[in-house]
Order: sequence, then C-alpha cells, then structure tokens
Amino acid sequence: MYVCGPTVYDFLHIGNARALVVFDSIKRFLEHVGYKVIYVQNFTDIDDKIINKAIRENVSCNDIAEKFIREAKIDMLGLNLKQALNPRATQEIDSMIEMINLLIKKKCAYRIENSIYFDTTKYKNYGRLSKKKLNELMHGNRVEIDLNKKNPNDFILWKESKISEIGFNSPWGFGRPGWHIECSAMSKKYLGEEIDIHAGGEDLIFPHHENEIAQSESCSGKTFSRYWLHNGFINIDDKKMSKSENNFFTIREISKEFSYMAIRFFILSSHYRSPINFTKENLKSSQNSYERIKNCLNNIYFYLEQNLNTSNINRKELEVLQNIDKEIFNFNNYLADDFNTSKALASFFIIIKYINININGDSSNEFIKKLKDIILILCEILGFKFDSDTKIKKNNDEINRKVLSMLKKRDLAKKNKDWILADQIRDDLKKMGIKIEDTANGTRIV
RNA sequence: GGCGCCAUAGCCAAGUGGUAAGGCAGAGGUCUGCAAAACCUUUAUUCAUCAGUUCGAAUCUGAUUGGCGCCUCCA
Repeated sequence: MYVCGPTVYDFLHIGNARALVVFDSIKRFLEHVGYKVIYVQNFTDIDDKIINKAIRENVSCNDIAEKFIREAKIDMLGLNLKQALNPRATQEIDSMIEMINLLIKKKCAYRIENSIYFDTTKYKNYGRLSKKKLNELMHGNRVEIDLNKKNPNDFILWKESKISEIGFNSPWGFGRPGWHIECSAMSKKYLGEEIDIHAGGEDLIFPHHENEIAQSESCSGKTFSRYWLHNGFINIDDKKMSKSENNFFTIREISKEFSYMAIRFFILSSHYRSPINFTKENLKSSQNSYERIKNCLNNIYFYLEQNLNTSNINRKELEVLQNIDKEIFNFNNYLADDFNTSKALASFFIIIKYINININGDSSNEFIKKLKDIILILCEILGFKFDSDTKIKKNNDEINRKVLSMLKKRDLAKKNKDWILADQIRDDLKKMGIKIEDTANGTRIV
C-alpha cells in the first residue's frame, strides 16, 4: 500500500491529517482482518515550495525538510499513526534516474536541452483514471504552459537546475526530479512493480496519479496499482483551505485547543470520500463524543480495580457478551463495506451503551476483563489511544504520594460530612490537573 | 467549455427501493451531600424544490434551485 505523503515545507495541516488518518485506519482494518500490509508513505522533500522557503529563510532545503519532517512525526505520533516506511525523495534519486533512463530507452520520454519530459502520446491509457478527454482539457487555465513541451499534456521527469540551486548529478546534467517520478520510483523500490493499493488526496487524481500510472506502466508493462483510494477534502467554512484565503489550519495549532484523538475522531466520523467541514464547533462535538468512549473505558478500569467478584461469567453476562459479539460483527461488516467508519462508530456507540447498562460493581472480574478487551480491540482498529489519561500511577513518586494522602484526607472529611473541606480538596486537586469523581464504590481519578 | 461531487433534525452524520442508525448540543428526570460519570424520557409524519416511475421513493428518472471540486502547485 502506497500513500502519497506530504510536501514538508511547513507544519502538517488538517487536510494532511485526513489523508494520514484515513489510510492509517484502512491499514489497521486490513491488518485486523488478517492481511499483512506493507505500508509506504513518502515525504516529498524536494519541491519549489521548499526551495522558495529555503531561499526566504536563507537556509538549505535540507534544513527545511529536516525540520518539518521532525515536526510531522510529532503530529503523526499524536494522531497515533502506525509505524510505516517513510522514504524521502532526495534519498531515492538513483531509483528515479534509473526509471527515467528506462523511459528514454523505451522512447516514452524525450530530452529538451537538459530536461527530460514524458511523452504522453506514447501511453495509450493516459487520462483513464481521471476520466479526462485530453482534447477537452483547458490547458493553461491555471498554470502556464511550458512551451518546450511537444504536447501540453507532457510532464517533466527531470528538470535542469541552475548551479546555485539545489540539484543532483545525472546523465543529463545537474538537476532535480519531477514530482511524479518520485512516487513511481519509491513505490517500485519498496513495493515492486505491481502494488495492491495506491492512495492519496482526491486532488492527486489528476495529474499526479495519472502521471504515475503512465510512467510506471510504461516501464513495467504491468498494472501499476490494483486499487486507487482517494480521500475527500476538509473544507473550512465550506471553502477549500488555502494559505491565500487565510483559512489555513495546522494540526499543531488545533491540537492546542483539542486533543489529537478528537481530531482523529472528527476525521473518522464521516465517510473517507465525502467532503467534511472543519469548524471549532464540529471539533468540540467530536471531542465530546470521543470522551464518551474514554469514559466507558475509565469505568471499566475502575470496576476492574475495585472488583473482588472472582466467580465465573454468569448467564446474564454471557448473554450480554453474545449480543456485543453480534454488534462487533456489524462493526466489522461496516468497515468491510468501503470503510464506512461512520457506521462503524455508530456500532461502537451501541456497544458502549450496552456496556454502560450492564456493567456494575457486582459484575464478575472475568466479564469486566472481556469488556475491556473488546473496547481496546475496537480502539486499536480505529486508532484511538488513551495514554495521557492515567495521570496517576500506583508508584511511589512524590506527587502521587501527595495526591493519595489528599484523597485519604478527603475520604475522612466526607465520612465526617465536612463537605466544605471535601470540596476544597477536590478543587485543589483540580488545580493540580487531577479530576476526581465520587462513585458508589469510592472516589476515583478520571 | 469538459468532467465529477453534494443538499437528511439546532449541529455533525449513516442510510441508495420496504416505512428515517449513531453522536453532539438542548430540555426534563433517576442516582449523588454537591459535582462528575452513567442511565431513562424528549428532539425529522419527513430527507433542497417540483414533476414522474412504483403497491411502496430520502433512495430510481427528469427538470429546477443552491453549494463545492478537478482540468499540470495541492491531502
């Protein structure tokens, strides 16, 4: 599975997050049902935007790329993306040169001065993926036509660089690769000539993926990718996000107001191909929804800690587990049908409701453990994690000792019906970032 | 000009021929010293509009309205 990754000239934006989360979730599901997935997601670390930024900031392109790959990895960790192969374009130049050479040899590419172009007339299926009729395209509508090209559809494979610019040595002189050849070459190197799934944003269908197909299939004579998946866009106030419109949000800045998992939930709450609209209100709603899952798991952990009922699962509990199994079956079927995460989440909430109704202080330990495993498996498939939630661990460091002694003091105050002191301690703990709740079975930290 | 997508409650969002999932927010209630969490009740006789097909339409067909995207920077 190959996913076209971001160009690293800035922090990842919310749109990058969608592609990353959606395809990570698809990977997770495929693994869950038993596939072994080799997942490649590149970083495009050579590009005009990087070059321009490097010039503006008077640093090297590599400095820019290194910095934003580092930052991207922080966000990717926050979004709980699974480990993937992350090749960088600038470290794969040899494979690209090799591929361009092959295309020249096969007469699918031509040279104008020190640049190489792909000849789209040599690939008969050009335009098939994007369903475009080549004579109906509006050339030059948005991007100026390069007059060197034989045909306006042709695209650059290798671009001559000035000696002051970033570049690499090649058989055609100093230059840099075209954008499209990067993905073709990396895909071939890491996954071979034929792959199962190629994915990316819907804007990449034309020309990027069209061009990748043309290059790769001209080289190999084989089907490049069996399936193409394209995620829809995230709009801001129903308009396309762009820097010039000043409606641009990075993952990092959103993560300061909402949790990474709220962002992940927001993305998974609609089908991966539909457009979704980013607003703070929607993110808040997602955050609250996500808390519901978190609360359910917190409750499970709490009952597990309290629980002394070591008897076997009883008949009623068995029935509950059987009903949950049926809903898990639905959950899997929804994902199996075009990765309908929205329906899968609905199933998830049905399961949560069912757990909330049926779990209590008298539940058997074994039963609660099973519920915990169920929630954790579903979360694993969707990529939800809860690592930051256990603020206090039962070890001996100073803060924890302090918290535990405060809780003891509060328990005593409660016993004495000293509500003022009890509430005071609760407030103090809150100031320390520790939220507590009283339950029938004692006080707990959430 | 060509190609494509979308319109479902206050908000988000499934459902694509058999009588409107799920979540958030709101209101009321149970529990609780209070709070929180959880639970219960409540929230679309109707799916942009009009016409058609059908025993039956949110779902199919046609028209209309409104919105969005792609057509060599892009997730």
